[in-house]
Amino acid sequence: MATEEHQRRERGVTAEERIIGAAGSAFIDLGYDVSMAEIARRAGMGMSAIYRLYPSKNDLVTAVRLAGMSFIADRARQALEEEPDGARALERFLFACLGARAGHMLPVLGRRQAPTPGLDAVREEMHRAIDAVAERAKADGALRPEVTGADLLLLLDHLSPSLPLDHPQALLLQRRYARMVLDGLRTPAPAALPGPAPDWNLMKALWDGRRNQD
Amino acid sequence: MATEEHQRRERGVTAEERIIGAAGSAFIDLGYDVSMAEIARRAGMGMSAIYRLYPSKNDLVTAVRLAGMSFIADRARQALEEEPDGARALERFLFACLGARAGHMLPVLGRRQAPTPGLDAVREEMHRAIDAVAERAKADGALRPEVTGADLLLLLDHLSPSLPLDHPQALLLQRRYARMVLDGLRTPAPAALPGPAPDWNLMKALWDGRRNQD
Amino acid sequence: MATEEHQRRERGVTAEERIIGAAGSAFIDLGYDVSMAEIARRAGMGMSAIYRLYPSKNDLVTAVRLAGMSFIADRARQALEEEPDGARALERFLFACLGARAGHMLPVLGRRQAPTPGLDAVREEMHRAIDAVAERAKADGALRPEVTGADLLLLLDHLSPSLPLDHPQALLLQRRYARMVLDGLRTPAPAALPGPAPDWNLMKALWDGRRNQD
Amino acid sequence: MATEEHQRRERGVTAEERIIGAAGSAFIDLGYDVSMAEIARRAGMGMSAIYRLYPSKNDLVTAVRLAGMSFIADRARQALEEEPDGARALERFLFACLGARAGHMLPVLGRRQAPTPGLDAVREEMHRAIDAVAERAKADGALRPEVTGADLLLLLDHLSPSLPLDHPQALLLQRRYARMVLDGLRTPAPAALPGPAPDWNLMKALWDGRRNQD
DNA sequence: GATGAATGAGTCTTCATTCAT
DNA sequence: AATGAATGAAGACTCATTCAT
Repeated sequence: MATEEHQRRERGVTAEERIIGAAGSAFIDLGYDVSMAEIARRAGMGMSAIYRLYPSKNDLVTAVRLAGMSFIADRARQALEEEPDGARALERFLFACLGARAGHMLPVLGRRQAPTPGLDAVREEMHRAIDAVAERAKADGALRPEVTGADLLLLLDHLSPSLPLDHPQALLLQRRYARMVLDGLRTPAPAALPGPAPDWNLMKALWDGRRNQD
Repeated sequence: MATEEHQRRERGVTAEERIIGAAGSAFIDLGYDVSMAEIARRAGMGMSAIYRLYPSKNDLVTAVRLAGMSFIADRARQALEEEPDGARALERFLFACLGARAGHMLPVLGRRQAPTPGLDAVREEMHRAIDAVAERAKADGALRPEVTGADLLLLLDHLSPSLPLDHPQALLLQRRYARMVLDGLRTPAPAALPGPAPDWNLMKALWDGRRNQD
Repeated sequence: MATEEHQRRERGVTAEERIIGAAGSAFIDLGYDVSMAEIARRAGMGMSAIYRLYPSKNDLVTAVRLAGMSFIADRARQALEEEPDGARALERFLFACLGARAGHMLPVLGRRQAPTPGLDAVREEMHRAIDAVAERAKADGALRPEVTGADLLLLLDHLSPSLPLDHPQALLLQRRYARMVLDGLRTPAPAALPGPAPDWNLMKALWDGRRNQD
Repeated sequence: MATEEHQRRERGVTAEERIIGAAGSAFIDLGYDVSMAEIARRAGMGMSAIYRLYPSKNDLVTAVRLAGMSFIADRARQALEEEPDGARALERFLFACLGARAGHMLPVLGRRQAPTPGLDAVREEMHRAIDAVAERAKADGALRPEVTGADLLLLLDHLSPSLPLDHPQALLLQRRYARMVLDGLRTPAPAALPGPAPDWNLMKALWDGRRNQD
């Protein structure tokens, strides 16, 4: 503990935070198939230091997703607290998440992974927070009634670019498409939405497929 | 020629078509890092049979992208020919492309790759065809004036799910989000779009980055 | 036979000769690990045409060695016939063989191979011819008595450069060392060395060629 | 440092030395196209242990050549230090190098390779050392004036047998030809040839070894 | 008889994971 | 607790050899 204290003072973050941060940015920059060596390099430590905290690469991926879900839940709660208007809360939530991904902090989505007890708990928390944002937005007429919280998360996933983000204009493009989608979500709907609304159980089914990583 | 005829009758497709189809579906299902062995398995032939037609995996990826761009251009031209109304032509084009991706034929987007002469030619063709769709849609008031053809392609990319498509409801979700976006694109725009409109040169810059496949 | 006649008239050589020639030059240029495809390319025919005459690559190597031994025996006999003086016959024999190797016709030496009945017969013939050259040279006082015919062949092997022969000065160097050796073999004493002396820059040029490994 | 000390005591050599030695002997025995697996087997370690020190096979070849050039330069300097007579220094240098090759330490020559900064430096050093041997030998009348240092190295290459060295008489043959060449190089005249004369049976034994092609 | 396509074993190389220090 | 070295299991790619035409 003295060691952790010392380290926290020296670098300002714990080893866990350094690892999760390094892994997250590496996953976004180079895909889920980055080598553990590259992650260790970014974290500024040896690979084995990572392996003691996360016994396998899969465990590390799980931890990163978990941190990402926590991040999303935090942003949803924060948006609700600080923005009384439903439309503005929704907007703030979406842009905060997109910006975080741009800032290499949110490689949560887009890959299936076997379900995990720890992961389920955080997922529930995230679901509740996003649902709250959706409800407030609907109450204020900023969201079509048939749009669900799961919809919001899937849209967030769709808005996360598959193209790398290091081009200077990539961020502006992301905001551009977020705006288009927000326009499409607004209450006076020009056309009825096809298909049934997704709920969180469908989300779980989509994510917890057979395959693990690749 | 007799040989080719016979083979086409027997299996219904040429070896090239079988390979491109197998590689395309494998890329969509499992990502660009599928093994050549898996692609060969799906194509029903040995790996070396693929290697004589496409000397490296990169060449195969290029060929698949090229086929995908051709496919997109064809759908754009077809939509214009068969749908006189701009709004319906746009809709038909988008849904045709999304459906093809669902049908494992369109892993065109999402990965950078070094530019290639052959690829550039097909890309130009695709650009012209999509621009024509965009112009017709604008003329008919079905598209905001500030939306470009490059916008349409990037949106198509965003709508292509990073989650695998083998869940029965995944297709319905995709149509659901396509509808949301189409609503957002319609002329009487509720809010101004942020950021500059992308043109095809920006697209090339995003795609032709330094990294090839990683 | 009509076919062979026709082919001989058309190209001037039989298929066997084309194959042996192509394989020999390929072995000298690129080593014994050239691909059969390259040999077929040089022979101007498909690989399977080679495989019917020589059922395995090993058989082809054996045939090339056999042709090389025949060539050496011919040169020894020819030297004896045309040069009555033992010293000049020896010289002519050595230089003829070295020149043939330079002309990509003699990759006989330098690799082990399982013994073969056909090969043994030709080998005997070659042995006799070289021994005759050695005896004539000794009789004329141009060779130390303790030097054998086997010595001559091994020296020929040693004089065959492991460095590729495509540098313009490589041939001159070869004659230079042949002369040094002949001086060492002569009963009384030396003569002037032919060819320019190499310097380190030439050495670099010889070593730093295009090819890396094989 | 304690670690290195320990390992040196335990196995007598560092990992680098084990690898270079194993690779050198493998290159001499089986050619430059030995598999990395065979080299690893000889070095008594896994292939990946080699790959971290030498990231590619080419790098390993370069390192072996570099070690060989260092070895030659050392022998040249040593010969000059310990043998005041030019004739004996030259002889000692040549025989030391030939013996080292017999001892599987000198696969320096005979294959082209792309130039490398590190390699060039060691090459220069070797050049200077060999030139010094040549000059001393000329000053003592043991070398024709027109013979250069580069001549000596090329002769060393020619004397290095393309036939594998594992036959018990191969070493004696090598000394036999070295003596012939030294006789040819000497200003006045010959000396007696060492070693027994080979006969055709020995030749067969040399050629008909176990291996076929590679 | 001759060709081009196809195959399976083998080679170099990488990487998640473990072990000695 | 932390590191650097080591390993074994893949993966991309090649090539001698065979088969259908």
